[in-house]
Amino acid sequence: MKKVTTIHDISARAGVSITTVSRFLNGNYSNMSEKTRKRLEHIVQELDYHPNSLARGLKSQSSGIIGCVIADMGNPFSALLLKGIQTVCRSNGYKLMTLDADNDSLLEKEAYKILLDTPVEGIICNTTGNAAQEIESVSEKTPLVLADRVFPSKKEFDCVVSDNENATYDCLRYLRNQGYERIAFFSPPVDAISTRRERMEAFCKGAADFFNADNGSNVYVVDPNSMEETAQMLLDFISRSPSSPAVLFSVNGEMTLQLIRAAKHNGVAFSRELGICGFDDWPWMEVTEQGITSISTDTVTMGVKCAELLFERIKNKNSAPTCRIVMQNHRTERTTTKRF
Amino acid sequence: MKKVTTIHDISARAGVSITTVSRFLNGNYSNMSEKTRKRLEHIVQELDYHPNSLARGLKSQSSGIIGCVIADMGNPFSALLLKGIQTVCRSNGYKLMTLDADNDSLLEKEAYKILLDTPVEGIICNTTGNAAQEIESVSEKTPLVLADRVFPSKKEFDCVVSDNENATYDCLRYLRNQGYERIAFFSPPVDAISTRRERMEAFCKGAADFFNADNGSNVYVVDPNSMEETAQMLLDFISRSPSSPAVLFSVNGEMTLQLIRAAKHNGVAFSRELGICGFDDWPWMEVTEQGITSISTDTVTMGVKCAELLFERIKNKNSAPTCRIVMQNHRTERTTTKRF
DNA sequence: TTGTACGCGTTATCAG
DNA sequence: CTGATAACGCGTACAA
Repeated sequence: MKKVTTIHDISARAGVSITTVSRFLNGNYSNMSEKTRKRLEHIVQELDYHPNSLARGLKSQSSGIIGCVIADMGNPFSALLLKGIQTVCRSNGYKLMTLDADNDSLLEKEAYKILLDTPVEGIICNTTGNAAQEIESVSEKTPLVLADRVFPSKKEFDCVVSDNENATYDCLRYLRNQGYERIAFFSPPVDAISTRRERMEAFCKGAADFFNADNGSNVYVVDPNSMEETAQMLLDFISRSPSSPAVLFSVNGEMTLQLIRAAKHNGVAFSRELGICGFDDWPWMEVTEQGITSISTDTVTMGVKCAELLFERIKNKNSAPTCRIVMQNHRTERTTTKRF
Repeated sequence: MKKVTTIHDISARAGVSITTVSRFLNGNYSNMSEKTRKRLEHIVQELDYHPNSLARGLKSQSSGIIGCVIADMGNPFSALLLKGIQTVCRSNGYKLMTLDADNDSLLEKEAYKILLDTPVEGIICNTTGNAAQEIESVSEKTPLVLADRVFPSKKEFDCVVSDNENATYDCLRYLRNQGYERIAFFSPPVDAISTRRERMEAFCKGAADFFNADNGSNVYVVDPNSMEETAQMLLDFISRSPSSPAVLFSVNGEMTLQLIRAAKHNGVAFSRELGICGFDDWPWMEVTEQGITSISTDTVTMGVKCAELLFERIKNKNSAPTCRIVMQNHRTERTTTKRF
């Protein structure tokens, strides 16, 4: 491409020093003749000059870039989270560098390295859960906020999460009151993903309290790529006591979809005798016949809060106590529209 | 936060010159004593030193950053496109800076300015359609690839698009053969969005050829935020000739969802007499009762191709003729599962 | 009102 | 094998 035009080119063209140009670029018109200003205005336009942020950042020791590590970029959740983050970055004059960990903790770790190298002025991470040490280390060097997912650590982190435990527990009470007598939890491998773990644990508690289920017996962990396996477990659960109303509790939207898919392919119909309920309220859930009761929080807002918290840290350089923002989950109650 | 450690800190600590440190960092071990190397290895570890990419970029005149402007970050399409782009960026050792235009051409224009300032080494844009001049100008300074959407211009651009026209036209033939006698096109405002325009025009052609519809009479442009309006138009179409089998053709996934929602809220049932079909094949479409026939292309792959094309340009600095990659759309044929 | 000169952290060209 | 030193593009004391 064309050679990059610099502040020197402008100064040469205008017959003034680079200092004057720099002043002009930074809107420092206080000590500048009207003539010079007009002149520079014109030339900058003409040459379509763009000051180099890299150089600027090097000088000012601030890149104006926020980094964001996303566990799985393909998930609709990620797009919404990023939208929220983006909005706040824009209004603060910051740019956003996003890295996808692709559900791989190795890639996640690499991502932190890349962001530190850049260097970014702050990091928002939606972790895979298996990069605790790196995150701890990174947070020593750069303001950092955890988004949606946390992990056990001696250190405390700024974070924005949702109240998975209460929402799950309350939902189980609700489901019991709806008349369901049996319940099962479905999830992809829980791994170190805090949201899944919290939901699972609250489920076990709620199942024990409201459904007299012995711990763990109704927890199904399935390979998200194998519909056969999901179907098998689904059928297993159903067959156990076919006469009492049962409900499936899904750990997230993808799992919910998988369950519906498995049911459909095996001729299992949702009805008053078999309900489905789970985390995430995706737009399509409103229109399906299954009547998915969903638990969710506003993801865009979560992104906004993450970014706001981060900028709080960046701007105030404060060492205020770590801040844990807990967003409420909202339950959308639905029942099957199927006619009998 | 802590003061940033620089190459100087390392050199001081190691008692060698910064040159040696730089050599070490760049894996230039050819002329270096084993001892020095070990020593530096240790110190870099100990101080957890990260070379500053800004400074590096300033020197090498390359930021290692790719820019990406996305029309609407909240759309699931965007997440998938970005995932594809990300993957290729990573394997090429580049970082990705993503900006959301939020469906606003003003924000889109700002985004280009920001990316040029950064400066990025290349740009992928999924345009709102109303930033033609800016994109033309940007493409003079930086390699640029259009993703999914194009716009009329004297200049030709590298781009990756899908064959909206053929897919639409062929689909209309298919629908006619399925026995539908009437068809209507539903879309949010077409504006300058090429995908919508192409689909609409092909629809009109197909409607004329296969459905004897006079041009435009069956094109409904609706406010995506008003379900009432959508419902009104839906009912209008249905009522016109209730006895002949009709099918709705939706310009994209969001519109499809909106149509289903409107139908549901108004007691309109999809059946053999009323079908629905449209662009985008989102996972949930497989499990709905409506039997949505969908037209789609692999979005992640589209992202991959965009990025590959861009890197081709960046690496070869070639002025080869502009390249237009057209991805095939695939039709997934479904019919309602509703029982009568 | 404007200009000179230095430094930000790095790489690369020389010279030792 | 190693080290000064000059860039890269910009901002800013300090000087004029």
